[in-house]
Order: sequence, then structure tokens, then C-alpha cells
Amino acid sequence: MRNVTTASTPTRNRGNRRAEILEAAARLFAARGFHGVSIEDIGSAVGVSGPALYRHFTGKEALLAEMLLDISSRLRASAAAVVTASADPHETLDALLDTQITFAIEQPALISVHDRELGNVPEPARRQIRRLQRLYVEEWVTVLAELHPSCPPARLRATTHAIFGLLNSTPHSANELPAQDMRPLLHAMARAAIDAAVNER
Amino acid sequence: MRNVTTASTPTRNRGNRRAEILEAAARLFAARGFHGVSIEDIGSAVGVSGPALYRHFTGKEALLAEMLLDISSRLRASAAAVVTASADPHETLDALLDTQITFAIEQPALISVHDRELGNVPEPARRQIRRLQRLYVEEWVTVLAELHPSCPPARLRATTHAIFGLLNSTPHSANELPAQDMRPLLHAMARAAIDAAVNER
DNA sequence: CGATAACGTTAATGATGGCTAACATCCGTG
DNA sequence: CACGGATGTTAGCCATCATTAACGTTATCG
Repeated sequence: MRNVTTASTPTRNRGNRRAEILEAAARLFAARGFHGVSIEDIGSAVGVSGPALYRHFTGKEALLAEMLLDISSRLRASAAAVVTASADPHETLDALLDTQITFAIEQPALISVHDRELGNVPEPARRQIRRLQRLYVEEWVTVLAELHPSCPPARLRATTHAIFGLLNSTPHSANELPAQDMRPLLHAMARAAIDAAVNER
Repeated sequence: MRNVTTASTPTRNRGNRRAEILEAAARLFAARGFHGVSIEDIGSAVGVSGPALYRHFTGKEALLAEMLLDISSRLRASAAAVVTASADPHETLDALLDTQITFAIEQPALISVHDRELGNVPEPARRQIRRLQRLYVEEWVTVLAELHPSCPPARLRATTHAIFGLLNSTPHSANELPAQDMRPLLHAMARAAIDAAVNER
């Protein structure tokens, strides 16, 4: 009867609540913006009311910070995994595209918040998020550079940002197309756009 | 000496102030979001302080509404002009790309606000802005449909949104590349992405 | 000159919202 | 059973903010 074994529900549903709150907050932030959403709004979205959130987060800004940190580190981690998994740059690029597309289709709210609300994150965390975002971009740029060594890095960086813009358009085209069709469409458009970017003189 | 002729400065610099305020507000809204900017912030950005804005706009929401209405009607108008000017769909598409690229490069703040803050516009104006945005998209879809009649409209719409995402990435890649290089890069990427989108089976 | 309209200013008001305090409840554990 | 920690609740505090009020100051024009 050691505590470890009996702990079928260690602290009941601690992590669940946090995740639930983060998810609801992401949806609300995406729709109305960080300052357009009140603590009370977030609370009632998960069935508790207002100040209950302070049992899980130290404040509204901390909540946002954790949200953005989670997204950017997940993106960066999956990119790093993909890059080390394959030696062929073509395959790697396809895998990078696939993970970003999956993310954009499955988590449109997080995508929106991720590139709108960085300015509202307080300073200690902001730097770290920026760092992860930069590393993520550099992961792409490195792969592109392997494919086209003659292309200047600045151009590759601009290309990468443009591709992110293309892929992250999913929050806008919301339900125009089922994910099943959207996925290959975005992949084909992105591949073609990249080829055009690096092959132009 | 009729008032018309003497009116070299009819109401002094009335329109200037309004435009100045709209421009400053756009910059601030783009950076911190509608609710993250106070009336006082906007005022001091143009050298007046706070409630002076009520001499020019009936309120904060009205200011935003006018801003978005201005953008969306300008985009829609320039698209309509381009479409009627040329008979060749290829030329038309190139012209549409050019105007959107110009806009994205010269007015990044307006672009940001345009697709983030619609939700904060009060109802009478919101519908009208949505209408203009829809018309703008349809202008693109019509041209694309002429080029590729076999492609289903929903796919063309999704393609158009993805292209907007690509072109409107300029606020993110800010100063990576000079406009002189950015412009043809975006054009080439967009053309290639469109071709890929409509040619896939 | 003197009215008046355009354009600003500062003070007050009323709402909202983030956050803290004080006070339950529930549950696993000694 | 009694304790304590995790988790909620409501009421209150204080700051911020949009908006209005009341009050100048010009400058154009009759």
C-alpha cells in the first residue's frame, strides 16, 4: 500500500483543469484578443467562476505566457525531431510541412494566439518564447539552405515566414474545405511556393 | 471673393487630423490589440491628449469601424478596377497580386488590424465590412475560376485565403528583406502556389 | 468688433476588471 | 476522527478607461 501504487488519481484531476483552462482561454483569446477577455470569461467557459483560476495560474499574463511557451516549444521540438530523423533534405522538408499543417488544422486557435499576442507576454517569458520561435524558423532555414545553398539566408527567412503565413491561413478559411482536402492542398501550394522562391534568380 | 474661391483652407486641417489619428491608431492597434490601446494612448501619439478624439470620432469603436471600412472598401475598389481594366485573366491575376502586395508592403499595420479586429466592430458596420471582404474574395475567385473552370469554387476560395496569408506575412518578416526584393519574391511564390493549387487533381 | 464654429484642455463619472481576502468543501492520510 | 492540502466561492479593493461636462482659445466672417 505504498502511496505510489494507490495513487490511481494522484491529485485527482489537477492537470485536466489546467489543460481545460488553457484550451478555453486559447479559444477566447483567438476570438476577442487578450485584453478583450476577462478572467471571469475564462472561468465561466470551463464551469468555474472567476478567481478560481488563481488556484492554477498566478495571473492572467502568466496564463498567456504558459500558453505561448507551450506552443512554441512544441513546434520547435517537433521540428527538431523531424530534422534529426531523416538525412534527406527533401524528406525533411516534407515532414516539416506535414507537422506544421497538422498543427494549423488541428489547433487554429493556438496558431492565432501564437502570432498575435506575444506583445502581451511579460518580459522574462517573452524572451524565451522569441528564442524558441527563432530556433523554429532557423530549423526551416537550415533545411532550405541544404536544398539551395546559393540562396541568401535573408531570402530563405522571408520565404519561411511567407510559408507560415500560407499554412496558418486555416483560421480564416475555417470551414471552406474539409481537413482531408485542405491538407494536401496546403502541402502542394507550399512546396510550389518554396520551389519558386529559391529558384528565381 | 466668393467663399468657394477664397477657401484655400476650407476647414483648415480637418481631414489631416482625422487621417493622422487613424494612422496612429492603426499602428497601436496592430501592436497591442484594440482593447490594449486606450483613447489616451492614441491621443498622445498624435500630440493631443485624450478626449480630444471625440471632436473627430464619436467613440473608440466608431474609430475602428471607420478604419476597417476604409481598408476593406479600398481593397475591394482596387480589385474591381483591376478586373474591369483587363480582359485577359492572366494579366488580371497578376494585377490583383500586385495591388495586394503593394498594400501588404506599404500598410502592414492596416493589414494586421484588418484581419484581427473585425470582431470588435459593432454590428451595423461589421456586416458592411464583411460584405466588402466577401466581395473582394469573390473578385479573386472569379478570376481564378476563369483560369481553371474545372476547379470547385470551395477549393478556389481556400486557395485565395491561403494566398492572402502568404502575402500578408509581411508584418512578420518585417525587415528581413528590402521591399525591392520582397515584392518579386512574394509575387513568384503566390503565382507558383496558385498554379499548384488548381492543377492538382 | 463680436459671434460662432472648430478644436483643445482638465476634472468628474460610472463600469469594468484583475487580483486578494476570507471563508467553505471535499478527500486522502496518519 | 482530525488534519491539511487542493480547489471553489463570494465580497471587496483599487486601477484603468471610455465617455461626458464645463470651460478656454483661436480665427474666420459678417
